[in-house]
Amino acid sequence: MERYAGAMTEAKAAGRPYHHGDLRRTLLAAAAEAIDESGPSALSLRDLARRAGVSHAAPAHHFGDKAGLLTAFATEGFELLAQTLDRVREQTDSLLELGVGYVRFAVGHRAHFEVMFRPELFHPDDPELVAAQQRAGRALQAGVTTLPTAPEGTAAAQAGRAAWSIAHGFATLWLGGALPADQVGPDPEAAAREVLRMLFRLDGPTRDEPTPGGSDRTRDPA
Amino acid sequence: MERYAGAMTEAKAAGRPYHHGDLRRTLLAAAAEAIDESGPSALSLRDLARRAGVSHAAPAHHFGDKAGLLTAFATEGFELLAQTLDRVREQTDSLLELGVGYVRFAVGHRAHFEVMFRPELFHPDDPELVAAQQRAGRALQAGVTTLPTAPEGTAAAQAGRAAWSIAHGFATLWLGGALPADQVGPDPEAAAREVLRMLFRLDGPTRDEPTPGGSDRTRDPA
DNA sequence: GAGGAAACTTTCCGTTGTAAAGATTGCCGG
DNA sequence: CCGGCAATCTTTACAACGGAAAGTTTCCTC
Repeated sequence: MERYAGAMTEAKAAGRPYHHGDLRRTLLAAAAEAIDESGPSALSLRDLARRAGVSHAAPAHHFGDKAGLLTAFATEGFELLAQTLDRVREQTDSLLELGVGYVRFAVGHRAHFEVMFRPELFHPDDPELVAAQQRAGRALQAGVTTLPTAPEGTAAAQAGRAAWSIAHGFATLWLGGALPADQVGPDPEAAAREVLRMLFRLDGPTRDEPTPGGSDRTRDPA
Repeated sequence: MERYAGAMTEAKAAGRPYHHGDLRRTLLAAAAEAIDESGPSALSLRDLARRAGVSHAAPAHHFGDKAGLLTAFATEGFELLAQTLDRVREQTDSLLELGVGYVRFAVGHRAHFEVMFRPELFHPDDPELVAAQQRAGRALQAGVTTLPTAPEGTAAAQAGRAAWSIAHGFATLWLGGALPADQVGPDPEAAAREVLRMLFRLDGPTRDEPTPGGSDRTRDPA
C-alpha cells in the first residue's frame, strides 16, 4: 500500500507530503479492502484514514460524511457493473451469459455489490449515483430486449425482472454462504450457469453455445 | 411501548421493577422495530435499552454482545420462515406458492430477513441458529421434492436452488427499492407471482395443470 | 509574489460497545 | 421464617467512533 506520492510537483521521497495527491481514490480502494474483510457495517472512516496514512478527519473533507463515501463507493460499483454487462453483451447475445456476468461481478467485486443494494447506507438521491444506477439498469434491460423470442403474453420487462431476480438472488446467496459448498461446487460462475439455465431454457437452452470464458481476449462470438 | 410488568409475581403498577420480567423478548421486539426504521447497520444496543426502559448494559447480560443479540434475532427469523413455509405447504403443493410465501415472509418480517443472510453480523456457528437454519432449509427443500416432474437431467436440488434464488432475489430487490414501483405495482406478492411464474412454467407451464391448493384459480392464460 | 482556495491536521464533543464491579431481587433448602 | 446464592439489572469506566470547528500547509492564479 504505497503512498502514490504526488504526481503533481514535489514531495517525492521526502517524509510524507501534506497533500496526498490522490486521496479520494485511495480511500475508495481502502474501503473496498476493509469491506471485503469485515462487511460494510463494520466500516470505519478512521480505519480508512489509517490505511491511507492521513489524519482521521481527512475523509470527511472529500466525502462529507460516511454516507457520502459509501455513495461514491456505490456509484463506482454501478459503473463497474455497467461495464461488466456491456462487455458481456459485446461478446454474446445470450441473456444467460449476461446473468453469469452479473454473478461474476458480484463475486469479483463483493464489497461494491454488498453496498450497492443497501440504500440506507448512502444518499440514494445523489445525482451521480442515480445516473450510474440508470446506466447499469439500461445495460441489463438491453440484454433482455435482444431476446429472440419472448414467451407469449409476458412483457420483456417482466422477463427482465425474472432474470435480474434469479441472478441477483443467486449472487446474494452465494456471497452470504447460504449455498453449501459441498453441494454446489467451488466455482460460482459454473454453479450460476447451472441455476440460470433453469430460467433461460427459453432463449437458447441445450443448444451448444460457446461459453465466452476468456474475460477480455477471447472475443469472436462468431 | 409498555413494560410488560412482570407475569412473575409482583412489581405491577409500582414505578419500575428492578427485574423487567421478560427483557429478552422485549429487546428482540425492540430490535425488530429499530431495524425496520433504520436498517441493521444503525442498530444500537443502547437504543434498544432505552426503548425497553432499562440501563444500557442490560442487553449484554442476556446476549453477551451485539452479535449475540443479532444471533438470537436471526434464529428467530429462521424459525419464523420455517413456520411460514410449513404453513404454505399445508395448503398447497405448488412450489410457486412456496416462493410467494418466501417473499411474503421477507416483506412482512423485513428486519429479520435483512439480518438472516448477513453472517458477518452474528455468530454463524451458534448451535441454535444452525438448527433453525436447517429447519428452514428442510422446509424449502420439502417443497421442491413435491415437484410432479423434474425437468430432465436436472436434480431436484438444482431446481430448489433456482427457486430459492429467484424468490430470494426478488425479495431482496423489492426490499432494496430496486424495482421501480411504477412498473411493478404496489403489491409484492402479486408482483412476485408474476416473476416466479417465469421459472415455474416447468411445474405446470403449457400443460394444463390444476393449481393444487385450489386457493385461487385465477391463472391459466388461455 | 500576494491572495485566496483547496487539502489536510488538530482539537473537541457526544455516542457507542464492552468490561468490571456493585446493587437488587427471586428462589430454595434448612 | 430466613439465610444465602444465583440471576437480573445498574453504575462506572474506557477506548473507538462520527462529526463539527478551527487551524495549518500547500497549490494555483493573477
